Amino acid sequence: MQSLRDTKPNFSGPVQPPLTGVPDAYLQGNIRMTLEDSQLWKSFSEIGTEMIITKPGRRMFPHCKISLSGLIPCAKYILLVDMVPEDGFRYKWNKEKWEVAGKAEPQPPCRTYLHPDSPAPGSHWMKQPVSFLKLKLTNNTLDQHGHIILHSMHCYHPRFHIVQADDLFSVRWSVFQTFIFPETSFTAVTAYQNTKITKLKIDHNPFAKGFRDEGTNSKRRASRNPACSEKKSKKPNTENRDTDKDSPPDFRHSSYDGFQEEPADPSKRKEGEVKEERYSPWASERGHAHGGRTESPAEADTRDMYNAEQLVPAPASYQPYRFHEHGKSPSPPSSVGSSSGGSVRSSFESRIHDVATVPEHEASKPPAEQGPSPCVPQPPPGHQDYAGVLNMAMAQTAKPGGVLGHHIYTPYSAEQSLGQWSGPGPAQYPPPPPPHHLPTDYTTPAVHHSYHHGNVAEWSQYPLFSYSCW
DNA sequence: TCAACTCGCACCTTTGAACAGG
DNA sequence: ACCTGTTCAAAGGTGCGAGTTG
Repeated sequence: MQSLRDTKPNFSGPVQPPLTGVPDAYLQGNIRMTLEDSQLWKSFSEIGTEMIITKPGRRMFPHCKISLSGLIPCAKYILLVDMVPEDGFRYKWNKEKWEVAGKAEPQPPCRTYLHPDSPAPGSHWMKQPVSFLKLKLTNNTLDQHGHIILHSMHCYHPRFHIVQADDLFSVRWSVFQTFIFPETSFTAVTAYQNTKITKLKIDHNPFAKGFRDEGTNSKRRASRNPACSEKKSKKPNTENRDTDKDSPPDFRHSSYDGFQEEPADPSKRKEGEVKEERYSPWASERGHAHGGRTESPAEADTRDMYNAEQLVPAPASYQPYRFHEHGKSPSPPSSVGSSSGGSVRSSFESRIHDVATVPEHEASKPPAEQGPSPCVPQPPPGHQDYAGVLNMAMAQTAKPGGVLGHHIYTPYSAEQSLGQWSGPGPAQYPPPPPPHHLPTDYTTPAVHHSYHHGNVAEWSQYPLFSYSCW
């Protein structure tokens, strides 16, 4: 495994040759990110995690909570999260499983959620688990609250970025590292499709306590079981509802703990699976776009969709990561309970001790998870990589003046203290169609192009910020 | 016709202000 | 005056189920 670290100038100006290998000792620090409540996440992932998205915004559950180590105590860091499309498909729930229902819809305005504590010294981030409890997902492309906008029936996975920077302005030129936890992939939905997921949510989410079987809400329950199961023909799996016991005892009540920010419990955390990435979008681009893609036509389409706007040179080095990504995908819902889930888990755990490296195991991961799954559609390898994502981002940056989302600065500099990088400003996320201020946004970054940072180990255009704008 | 989506509801937890006591 | 603990109401998060939309 290698440490994937990247310094990226969030600049999408003219492509420049990547500075290969210039390892930066400073950057070589072993930053480690651990997903809290990984067992809970896994239990959802094995079934096929679904996250409700609503117009006003809905929190995630399980929510993203991570632990960090290896940071420089006195150095300031900014922690961000964004959602990356898992693939280029739209799904539909049919007969107890997810099926591809066509190509993905055009990406909604991409936003990055900035942890409210950012920027904060490494000591702050390391002293206790960092929760993204307040992060909300929405399907409202006109959202003015800075929530992360997703498409329903599409599969995504959160991506965590740790950036060493004193403030948002320096982020662009800062070193950042990205971590991905395969078990956090999910399908965005406006209503739960898989009753097993519903049950898991109810069992673990304290806010849904009233829906628990053992709950006191007999009234609601009484009316719900009979009618519900019949009416919703698409949710025949009502058995789970009553068999409260299907959830593993381990996490039966762990959710609440999660809310409490309980002390890190090793048993609940997962480190190894963490994939640290060094984004070299160029590489990815290239590797992807030109790399052997043997995927289905549909897949190709997807990629084209993302690649269409920009093709950039890149070191081939990145490619492997993408494959890793692929392998890492959570087990498909369809494979619930299948052995694949277990294998995935074990493989990650084997790497628990080396977070700073790229999970090679991913590559070796059995492609078995392919069943139609929201998060892991049949497609196989190479398919799950982030090429699409990166491409998309790149594409954005490629736009005239291209670059990153700069409005992020607005909120920041303004009254808002980085709370939601993505978006608060009404003006920042204007209706998708006619992005009036886009020009402004794009030009801003262009100003700082080129050399951002001296200790760049690799020149990367990873468009982290481009995600915050569209 | 039907899948996807929206909305209002009841139930629940969380949060923070107000207050009392040491 | 300050700190701590308790109480309570408001705010907000849930999934459900009926209705709406395309």
